[in-house]
Amino acid sequence: MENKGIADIFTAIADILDIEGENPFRVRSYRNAARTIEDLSQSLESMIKTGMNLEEIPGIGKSIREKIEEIISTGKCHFLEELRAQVPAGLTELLKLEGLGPKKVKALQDQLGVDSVDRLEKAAQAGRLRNLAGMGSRTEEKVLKSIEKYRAGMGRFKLSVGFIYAQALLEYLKEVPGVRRLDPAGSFRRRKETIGDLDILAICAKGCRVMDRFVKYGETAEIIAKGETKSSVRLQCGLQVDVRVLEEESYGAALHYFTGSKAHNVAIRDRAKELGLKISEYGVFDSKDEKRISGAKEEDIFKAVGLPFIPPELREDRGEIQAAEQGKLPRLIELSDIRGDLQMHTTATDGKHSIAEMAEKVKEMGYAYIAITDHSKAVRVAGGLDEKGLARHLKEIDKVAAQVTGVRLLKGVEVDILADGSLDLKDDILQECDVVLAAVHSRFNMEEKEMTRRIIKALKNPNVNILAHPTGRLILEREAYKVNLKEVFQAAFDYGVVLEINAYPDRLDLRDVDARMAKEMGAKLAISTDAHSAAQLELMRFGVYTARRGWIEAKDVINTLPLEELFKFLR
DNA sequence: GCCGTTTTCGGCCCGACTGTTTTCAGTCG
Repeated sequence: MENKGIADIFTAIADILDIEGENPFRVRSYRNAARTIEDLSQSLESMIKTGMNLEEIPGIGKSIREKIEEIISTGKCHFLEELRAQVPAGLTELLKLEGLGPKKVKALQDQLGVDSVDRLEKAAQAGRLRNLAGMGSRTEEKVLKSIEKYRAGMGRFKLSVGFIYAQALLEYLKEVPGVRRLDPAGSFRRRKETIGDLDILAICAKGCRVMDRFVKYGETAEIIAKGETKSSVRLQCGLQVDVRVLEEESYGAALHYFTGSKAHNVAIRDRAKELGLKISEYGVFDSKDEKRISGAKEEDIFKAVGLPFIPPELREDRGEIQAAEQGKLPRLIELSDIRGDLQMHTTATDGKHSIAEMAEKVKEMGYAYIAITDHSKAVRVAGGLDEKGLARHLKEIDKVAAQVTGVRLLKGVEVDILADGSLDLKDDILQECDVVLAAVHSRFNMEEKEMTRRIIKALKNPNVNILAHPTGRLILEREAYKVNLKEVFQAAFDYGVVLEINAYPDRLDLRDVDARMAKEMGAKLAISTDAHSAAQLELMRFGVYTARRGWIEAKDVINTLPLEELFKFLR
């Protein structure tokens, strides 16, 4: 079974135990394990095969290791099946409804026999919820609304979508008289590939009407909560936005707190506790006399627990606190380190703009070089080039290059990796290229072994420089194909092939955690936009964010090199 | 259920808002 499936099993266990009123810390253990497993770069199955002790993974102890082993060897988890025998199948689904937690779900089942979303809807419509302790007619209204939203399938949003709404909202709130400072926090600030909601922090003058204005924002569909320090709305697109108003003296503590991640915060607070301190969103306090020590600046929080500043992108409790403690935090790559873009498409295949138009755009951006990398013939829908077509196209690139000053155009291609691992174009034409990207665009549903063999065979071709979007996933749309990344990264290292972090916001492929493993295995990376228009060349930042989340430094990335060094490297 | 250079037992982050309550439990982040 894939990691995702195993993580889902532990989430299901946690949900049922939660409803059953189990020790909340035991519940949390299962949830933590599920999260950890989803973040792994390697399948648990292959980890077991190579003899690794799963208990070395933080958050996985004896009990969960045994369950993983059972799931992998039998495909089932006995414990979950036992739990499911006690609890109606639809019950855990109710937890997904906003405003319903384990206690209410339990009461609904015990007292009204509600065990599914449909039955809950009927009970609420019939006005039967108000008979329960702690519930009233407002609860019924909220439940019906939650069901409607749930059915509409509102979930997470791509980071790039978050950027669009965040920018517009910040512009709007900035205009409110008395607003002194605004910062987005949360997973948006950590640049996570998807965001569940948008958190905005504010400092305001006394009497500022920021909350009144916020809930009147033009795209507000629903006001979820409105208070003096915290308000929440849902926008028409379904995105929830929270605004929090804070005092200047505690702003840093709040910024840290609301940036998260939750796991990072727990670890920081745990550490504070050991030092006799208490950290909350209001500041750093002495545990004994509750006296306030600091908290105006975000740095204060780290200083209080004896650590240097940790960049938001690293705050996932993936070892950043230990690294900070040992002075081993990476010097994360920045957008300004990028000197060129090594994947883009033109009108020769499925791009919107010509070679010259792409070149003009990157001149504005100040790049030293770009590679033009159109598709090969296997990608029919994109009008991929055959050998002859590519030969003509390479000449065209040379012609345009002769007319363009200030930026060097590299001749490239994104050649398809066919089902058997051979390449879609002959070697002699690939040799004409400065950069050859290889990529999978078909037959996604192979078995892991077959897919791994296919990709590694392609990497062995000495003409291949970069493996493009190595897992093929589309965020929120398509799962990655099954492939043993550890073996692929090893092959990439052995054959000197660079691994791409595709910056296109729907891809971000490699993922953050995968890029980190690639780096740790010694492989080099390239961050490329895969732009299909001139405007999309600006998407580079999303690739850089992903790289930063993967602990990547400028020296790990080949398109931070000056042109001459890049050439040397590619040869 | 996990974890440990104070611990192998006894901890496990902390506060705002809501709705239904007369002082708080539940949910959320």
